[in-house]
Amino acid sequence: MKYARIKGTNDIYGDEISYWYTIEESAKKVAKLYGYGEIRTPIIEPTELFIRSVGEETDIVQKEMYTFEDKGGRSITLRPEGTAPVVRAFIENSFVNKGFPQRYFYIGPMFRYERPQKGRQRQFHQVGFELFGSESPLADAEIIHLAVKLIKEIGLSKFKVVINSIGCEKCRPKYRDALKQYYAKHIDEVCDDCKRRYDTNILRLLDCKVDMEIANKAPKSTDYLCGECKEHYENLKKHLKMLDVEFEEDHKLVRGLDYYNRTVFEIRHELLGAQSAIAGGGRYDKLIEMMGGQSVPALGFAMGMERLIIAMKAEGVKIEPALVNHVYIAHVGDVVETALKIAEDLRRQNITVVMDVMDRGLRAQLKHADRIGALLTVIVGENELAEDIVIVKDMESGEDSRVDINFVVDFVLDKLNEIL
RNA sequence: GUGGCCAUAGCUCAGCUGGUAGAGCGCCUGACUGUGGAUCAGGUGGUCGUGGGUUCGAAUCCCACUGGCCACCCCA
Repeated sequence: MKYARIKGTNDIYGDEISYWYTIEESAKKVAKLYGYGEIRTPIIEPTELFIRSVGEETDIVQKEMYTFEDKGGRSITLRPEGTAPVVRAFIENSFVNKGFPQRYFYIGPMFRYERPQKGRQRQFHQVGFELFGSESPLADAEIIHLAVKLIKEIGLSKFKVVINSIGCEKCRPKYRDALKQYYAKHIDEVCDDCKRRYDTNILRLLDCKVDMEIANKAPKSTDYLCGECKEHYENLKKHLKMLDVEFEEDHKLVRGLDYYNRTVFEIRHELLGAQSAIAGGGRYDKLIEMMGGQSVPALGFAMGMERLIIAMKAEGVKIEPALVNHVYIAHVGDVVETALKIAEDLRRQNITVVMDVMDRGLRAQLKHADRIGALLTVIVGENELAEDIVIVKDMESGEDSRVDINFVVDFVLDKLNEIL
C-alpha cells in the first residue's frame, strides 16, 4: 500500500455519510429553534491561544496538540477544541458591541494527538454551542436542555445527564484544601496514579476508576460552594426540573479543561464503552477576560460526532439514506438527444436522475440501475421511440409500463408518489 | 506515553508441528444481439503490512518498525 490514512483519521463515505448528515441537520435544526447562529473559525490558530485558554497544565496542551511552525516561523496549532477559537473570534471582532446575550454554534474537525481507541480519533468532529453574556442559571438550563434536545432529535434515548458545580475562584480553594486533607488520610490506600495526581491535580482523584470507594466518600464540592454559587446551582436544578430534563448529580464530575467554573455537565451514553461521554461542557465566566477581552460570563458544550454515531448504531437508530436515486435513464440506439431531454425535464421537477454515460448494453445499464438502488428506470429505446413511447420500469416489482413520451414526467411523478 | 490482542485477494477469513497461496462473497464475461435482482459456467484478482534474521527453503519461527482494535492516561 503506497499511501495510507494518517493514524487516527478516517475516510467517511457511502452509507456512513447519512449518519453525518443526520447529526448535522439535527444540529442546525435545533440551533435554529433556540436562536443560535453558526460561526466558522479557522482550523489553525496560534499555539498560544490554546495554551492560555485550555491551560498550560492540561493533558491537551502538555501532550495532545498538533503544533508546527509555518514558513514565517510562527507556532501554529490545529485546534484541539472549539471554545477557544470562538472566544478568540468574540474578542477579535468586538462582539461585546453587539449586545447580550449572543448565541453561536459550530461544527467541524478537531485534532488531538492521542492513541486511538473506541470513540477516540486524532481527527474527530464536534458540534458545539456557546452562549455569551448571561450569568443567570437560566442560561445554564437552556444549554443543557438544548444538548438533550439535540441528542433526542438525533434519535438517541439511552443516555443520562450528569451535572455538578465546582464553584468559583472564591470557593474552590476551600474545597481543594478539604480534598487534600481527606486524601492525605488515605494516601497509602490509593493507586500510584492517584498518588501522583495528589500534587498535580487533586480534583482528578475523584474520577479514578481504581479508587472509586475512596472517591465516593470524599468531600463534595457542592458542600463548599459560596452563597452565590450555591444559589446559582440550586436555581439551575430548579429550572431543569421545570424543563423536564432528567439529571443526576455527581460530585465526582470534574472536567479536564482549566477554564470551567460553577456548572459542569456531561452526557453519557450507556452503550459506548470506555469513552462514554457524548457531550460535555460547562460555564467559563472568566475565560474571555483572561484572554484579553472584557468581563463576559459565558458557557457552552461540545458533542463528539463520532461517539454519537457509535451510540446511534448501538441503539439501532434508523436514518434517512443520504441519497436516493429516483430515476435511472437507460438508452439504447440513436436516442441520446431524447434521453437527455427527459433527464432534464425530470430534474426540473426535483427528481434525482442518473443517466447512463457508459454506452453499454441495456442489460448492463439495468444492472447498474439496480446496484445504485434506482426506484424507476426509464428505458429510451429506438423501437418504442418510433411510436413516441418510452418504457418506465418499476425496479422493485419489475413491472414495465409503456408511457407516451409527452406524459413521462407526470407518470414518473405519480409513480414516485406511490413508492415514497 | 504504557499494556493486551491482531495484520493473507476489494470484503470476511482458512492455510495444523516451515516445502514459494486457497475458499466464500464481490467484480467482469457468457448462457440471455434490447430487460436488473435468482441460477449455472468461465474469468479477474495477493511482491501473505514493511524491513531484517534463522533456514537448503518462511505466509508459517525470531526481532524491529508501521498500522488496526481494545484498555490505561485523558477527553468529545
